[in-house]
Amino acid sequence: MNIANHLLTHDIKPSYQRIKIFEYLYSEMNHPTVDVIYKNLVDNIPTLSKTTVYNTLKLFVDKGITSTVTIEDNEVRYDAIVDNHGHFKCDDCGHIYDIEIDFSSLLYNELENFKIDETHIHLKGKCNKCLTK
Amino acid sequence: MNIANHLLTHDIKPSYQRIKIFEYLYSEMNHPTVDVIYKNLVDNIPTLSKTTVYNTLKLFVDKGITSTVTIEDNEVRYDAIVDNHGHFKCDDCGHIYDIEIDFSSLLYNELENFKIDETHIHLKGKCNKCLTK
DNA sequence: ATTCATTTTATATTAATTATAAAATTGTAA
DNA sequence: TTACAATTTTATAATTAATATAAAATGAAT
Ligand SMILES: [Mn+2]
Ligand SMILES: [Mn+2]
Ligand SMILES: [Zn+2]
Ligand SMILES: [Zn+2]
Repeated sequence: MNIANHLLTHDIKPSYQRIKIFEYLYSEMNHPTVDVIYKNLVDNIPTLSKTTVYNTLKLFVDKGITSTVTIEDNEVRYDAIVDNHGHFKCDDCGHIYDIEIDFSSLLYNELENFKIDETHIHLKGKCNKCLTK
Repeated sequence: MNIANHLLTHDIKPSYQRIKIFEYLYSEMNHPTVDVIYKNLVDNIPTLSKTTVYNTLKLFVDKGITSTVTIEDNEVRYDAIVDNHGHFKCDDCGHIYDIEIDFSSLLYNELENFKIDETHIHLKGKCNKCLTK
């Protein structure tokens, strides 16, 4: 995956900061918050500003190469996967797992004549690793 | 529904403010934010403080008579319905519809040996009313 | 009426996000 | 190469939701 090209094909100029932010998202796949991204990159990019992280993620979302994940009230997370999928957050370790979901099995008879644009599913509980230790 | 009794049976002292806040939640069924609740009640309870609304809702959630609804990043909404159900938010009118969901039809083969405590589903799009006008 | 626990309120603080404008960078035309 | 314009990044300030704290009000029990 050539990140600069990926940005270019989505009408985003591949600046150094933008490449590094997307690279982090894409390689870690950890659904990070703005703060997590900033803290992980600022060591290698000492001049990095948190505003840039905010601006860049907003741009990524607008251009459709990043999605947001809202599970807890107080934090927005970001995801390099934009295809529709579900999430499971472990209350113990905090890890957020991607889960495949067969959205076609979900039928909402109350929503006839409604136009559904987005379907979000997230679960909470304890992951297998935390349960077995 | 006797609200004072409802609070009492859930170990909550039915103060005037608490009764009014729950009454609003229960009668409006509009998934309001703290701000919406405050603005609607402060006319009749001029001394009401927003801190009280926050404290009361936190208490309601802790005691299990209210649930939170997180659809947008930037606002927490509250719901007097605590049984598991889904939500549909209309992008046009902003109304949040309750929807029944057959959660049993959702199977997550990736989550074997995971303990699932909560399942949240919310949709976005346009409601029938907004589509036909 | 006095005491004590609880609840409400006013105020201050925290922390995430957005707004604004200056500085730095990049690309392009002369 | 230089000059210029557009874009991007940065520093700073402002906004806002939510929490923390402590004083005031309330209400029951003695
Ligand atoms: Mn994901
Ligand atoms: Mn609801
Ligand atoms: Zn875990
Ligand atoms: Zn609508």
